Amino acid sequence: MSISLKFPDGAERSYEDGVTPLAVAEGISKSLAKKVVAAKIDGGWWDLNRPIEQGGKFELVTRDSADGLEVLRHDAAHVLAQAVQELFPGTQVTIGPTVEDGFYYDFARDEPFSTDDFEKIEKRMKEIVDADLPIQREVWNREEAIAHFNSIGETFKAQIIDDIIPPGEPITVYRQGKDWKDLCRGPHLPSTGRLGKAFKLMKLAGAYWRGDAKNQQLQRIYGTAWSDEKQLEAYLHRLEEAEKRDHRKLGRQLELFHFQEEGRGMVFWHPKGWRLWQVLENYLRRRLDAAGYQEVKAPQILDRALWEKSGHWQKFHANMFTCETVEGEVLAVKPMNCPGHVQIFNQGQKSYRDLPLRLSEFGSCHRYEPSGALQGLMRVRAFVQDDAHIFCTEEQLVPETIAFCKLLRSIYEDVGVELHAVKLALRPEVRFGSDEIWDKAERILQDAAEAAGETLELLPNEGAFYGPKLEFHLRDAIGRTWQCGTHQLDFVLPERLEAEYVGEDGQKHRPVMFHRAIFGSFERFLGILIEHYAGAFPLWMAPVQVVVATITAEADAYAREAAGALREAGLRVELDLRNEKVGYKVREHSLAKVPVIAVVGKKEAEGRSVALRRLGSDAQSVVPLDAAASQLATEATPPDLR
RNA sequence: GCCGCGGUAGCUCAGUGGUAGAGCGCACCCUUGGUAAGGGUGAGGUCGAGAGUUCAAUCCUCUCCCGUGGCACCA
Repeated sequence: MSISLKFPDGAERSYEDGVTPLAVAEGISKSLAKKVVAAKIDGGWWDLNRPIEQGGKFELVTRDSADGLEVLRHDAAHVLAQAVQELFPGTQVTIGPTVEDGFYYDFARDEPFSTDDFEKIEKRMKEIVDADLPIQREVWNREEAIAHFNSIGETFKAQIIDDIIPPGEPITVYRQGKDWKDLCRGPHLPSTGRLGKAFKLMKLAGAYWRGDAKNQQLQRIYGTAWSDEKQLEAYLHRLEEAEKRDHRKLGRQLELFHFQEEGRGMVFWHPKGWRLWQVLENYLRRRLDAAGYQEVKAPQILDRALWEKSGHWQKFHANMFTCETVEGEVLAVKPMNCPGHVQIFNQGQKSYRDLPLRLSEFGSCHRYEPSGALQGLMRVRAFVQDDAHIFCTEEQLVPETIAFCKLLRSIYEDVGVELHAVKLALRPEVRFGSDEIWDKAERILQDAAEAAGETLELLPNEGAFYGPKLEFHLRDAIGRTWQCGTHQLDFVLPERLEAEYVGEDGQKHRPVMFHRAIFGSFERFLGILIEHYAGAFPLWMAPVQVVVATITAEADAYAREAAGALREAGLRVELDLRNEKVGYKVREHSLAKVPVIAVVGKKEAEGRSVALRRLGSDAQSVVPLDAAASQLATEATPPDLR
């Protein structure tokens, strides 16, 4: 019997039955055999040393490919687990998957690990690689496997077979060396030596078994692994560079904001940071005005009764800031703006002619976030949402969603950020509204977003209690993703808060409501922007756009005049008349990421010009003052006004 | 909230069982210098808070607070 393998280049070759992918690779070239880590047959993984059972589309996966890295990282996780179990007897293994740029393994052990243990563990891992232990795939009987893992005290593994692997699916166990075994779907390398040593343990964290805080907390060790040392070095270097753009660091360096103990999770915005905020708020306000929104302002504190009616009290009151008055009223600082906007909608009578009605608010919200959740500007307790609620008819749901997606994309393009992913969060376990309503809401939102051209990633169980939501995710400097924009469809709150309009038929109808935000929160969005630009904002956003710096005191009077002319042209200008050398001033303002330095000395004063120097370039261009003012003002025009 | 790691001058960080240092910044003086750091002098610290061990604690132990990396949570 022979089998026929179809290669990616279209070639088809036949092999003897039982040939291994490794043998196939060796038949092609020595160097390929060295680089290969696994194979794929008809898209399914196949171990290198596993005899091929049937022909099909065949692909050899090399260690430097994306798929190959997955295999290496998965093997690194196994080698980590073996090392840990050898060094710390009694430790139970649980799961060890790959993640972006690396892998982790969750261990159950009474004693805590410390990052001081990493050196020892890495050393043992390298010994396991040097030993080049053979890795063998074995298929086990389900009941025997459960009994085996229970008998050796690996109760988590037994539980995985029992609860997670669907009946009928083969139970595969990989034997690494003589005695060490792990339940695993594979694929794995033929031996540990092929892994190489381009890995490093990175961090230690607690993690709950099966992601549930009610379960036992395990100890998770994260690592990174690459195909060679050079890639590992490059990755570590990238991380270091990314840390330099941490918005918390830049916030201090650029004097944008600060935090202090007395206001955990609350931002003190400094003049430059607040200027940046204002620039973006003004920009966004113009865009919303143009898109048919009407801005409102609702009270900051409202009676508990309203939050009970909306349903927020039941679900979130532990996370709300509340107070009781001397007269015994219980009030809550608003954690979100929707009930307020519905009250505005409910005033007077609304007609179908008023719909869609888009009420927007730069709404200041407060939420008591768990202490461990706080993260610089990204997760705070006091924040401002660029919130809006769109009240509309069912027929308007699709066009409003399309309009929103377009508006969001246009705004993200203007401010220069790149969407990382668009996700659709579906019904959570605890929710209001019938299943029929949820079926309808999810279907409409998905269809509408797809009609808007969005490609969606589905997130089961992650919707709001009142409806499904589209989430627009951005990435920070070190690659973490954050939900910024959101577009949520809600059939529930209009009902609970009794919103109504009079239809064409003269009868009262219930509007449907969208909750939507483009930045999400100003705090988080500014955090993302700071990291995205590493503090070097485009001219229209920069808190200080131009610094006029003198060379000698002789030029002071002219420098004042020049700064005045630039301000007159609408630019944000600072004047630096200090008794310092021009090189010192250039260095300082460059580090402060000021986009334009206008140097003036005796020559410029006489010629009524300025010597412009752009951030990131050491070239200078001497331009007449009035030309510089009009040219820079044009350049500094926000994108929507150009 | 949970697990790991950390907290020394405004910032970045070094250091020690005998109560502390650097660079930058800041203040003052000299210097007016043409595009990424001119020179000098000086001020500035209950070494996160509290308790314990010790003749003696910034250093060792415990508790708490805060930060940080994850997990859980996120209307």
